[in-house]
Amino acid sequence: MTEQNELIKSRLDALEEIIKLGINPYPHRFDVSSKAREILDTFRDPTDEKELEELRSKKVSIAGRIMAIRRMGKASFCHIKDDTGKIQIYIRQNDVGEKLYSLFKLLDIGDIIGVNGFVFRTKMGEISIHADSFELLCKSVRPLPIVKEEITDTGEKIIHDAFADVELRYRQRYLDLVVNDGVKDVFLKRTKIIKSIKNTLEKYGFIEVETPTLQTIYGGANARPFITHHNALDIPLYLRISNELFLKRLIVGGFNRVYEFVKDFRNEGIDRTHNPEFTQVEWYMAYGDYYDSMNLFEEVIENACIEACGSNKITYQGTEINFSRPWRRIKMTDAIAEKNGIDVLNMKKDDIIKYMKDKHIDFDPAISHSKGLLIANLFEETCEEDLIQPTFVIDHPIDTTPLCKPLREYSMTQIEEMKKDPEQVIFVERFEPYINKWELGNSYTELNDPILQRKLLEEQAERGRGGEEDTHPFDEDFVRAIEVGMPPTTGVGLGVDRLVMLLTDSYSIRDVILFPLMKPVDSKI
RNA sequence: GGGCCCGUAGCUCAGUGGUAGAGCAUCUGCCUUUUAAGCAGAGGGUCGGAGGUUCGAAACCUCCCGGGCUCACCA
Repeated sequence: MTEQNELIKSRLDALEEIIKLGINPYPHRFDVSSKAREILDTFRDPTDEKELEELRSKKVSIAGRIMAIRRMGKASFCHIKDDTGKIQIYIRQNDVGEKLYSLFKLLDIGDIIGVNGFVFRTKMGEISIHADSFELLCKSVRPLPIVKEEITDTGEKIIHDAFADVELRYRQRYLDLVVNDGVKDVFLKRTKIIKSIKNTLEKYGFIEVETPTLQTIYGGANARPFITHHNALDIPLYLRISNELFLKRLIVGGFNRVYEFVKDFRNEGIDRTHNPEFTQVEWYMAYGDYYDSMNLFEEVIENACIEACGSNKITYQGTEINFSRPWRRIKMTDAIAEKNGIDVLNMKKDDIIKYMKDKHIDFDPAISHSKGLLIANLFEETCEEDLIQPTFVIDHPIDTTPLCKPLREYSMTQIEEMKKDPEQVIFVERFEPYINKWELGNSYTELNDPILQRKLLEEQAERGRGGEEDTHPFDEDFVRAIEVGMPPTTGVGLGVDRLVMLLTDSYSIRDVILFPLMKPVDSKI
């Protein structure tokens, strides 16, 4: 009925013909001896006829998907693509016989074949495989969106009719991967980056662990969770928004250095840097503080960058970014002073509010009770935009997190006094690494004082994020663990997707997630 | 959620009120070193959906569906 069906029908007809020839269009295996890249790299020198002559006797077996066919009567060329690249195949009826050649006539772009033959160079100079025989390994019955490549005289590659509809590319990633060169490279780089992060951590004795995705109480971050239900127990369960509280329990339990790559799930908006499920790596190190974490963070990122890009300098969307260590470290209040020329520490809370109003800086009135949150807000609104090169913004107000230890310069009694005065701001040993204006992670000298921990978590649970519905449940068992005693510890969370975006020069987070969340659709193919 | 933009053949796109188009892909024929192969011919569309305006709508209006960008939200 539709054109699509006619295209499929002609392929189904071909499939029937193939079966009539007594050929199994879906055989079980094929011995692969060579890869396209390897062959092209080996036979790079077009003038070396002697070498080519020698290799004529050497047989290769290669398998891949047909990406282009040029038939010329009783001889044909096609390009096949394997997991390393594309290579041209030359097939003559004289060489493969009439039966196989008639099979070849029934093949389409998208079919997968295995070829036995020898390497040669065509008149036009392209390294190709001269087929002695070939085998159909999979008949494709659904057409591919054809991409045509043209190599200009200057060696420039022009892509014609690129499969560019981003919606279809994300929904049918398998097509995107087959047809669009470069997509696969992004994901290969992604695994390289993850492997590099693991290598750096393993080098320092970190152990990979696994903690629950389904949690009865969520915590460790401020975000709305996805809620699901367990039938047998008849209880609500939450998809984790963070694994922080579990990893700390492991530190309590005696694992001194742990890390975990996890999918976190946050029921928030979707945009260029946010997907509802995203990958984070968190690591925790006993007996260290946030300075140790900064040093390790720099090393992890620089290593990953060199591993993936071959250099510690990259260009992201036209902006050069230099990951060389050490990175700039600046206190949040100094960053504000530098940008705004004001010293928030010597300003009254109301003066800060007035300053922000005068400068037309937006802030939620619900935070006006907290000088610390106002400072954090002022920082975000005025300073983030300048943080292109890797920068650690350190020492955040305590109201921004209940899980981080106050600066070491305070005494415990001092903290009690300061908490009573709304004009005093307690700062905590927290840093956020900024690159290209993005928060790439989060790190603390972890709070291990059980009395203060309980108090801060209770306060937060009460506050309920300024009247919002999604109050954070109080995790009694976590506090119990801290009461058992956690050694001095530092921990780091790193947003893997955003790091991969930077290192692959990807504009959207969807370009670094193989199957990003898409609205369901039923009628679209 | 707000604003702006997009949806026409399998793919990439033209088409601003008067009989739905191009290239590639597909089908038929020719072609034993081609390469965006070539030559000759053919088929293929509820123009995202529904309603409206009009003698007449792919185009104009309304609503809906899907998507993109952006702002807000997401410490």
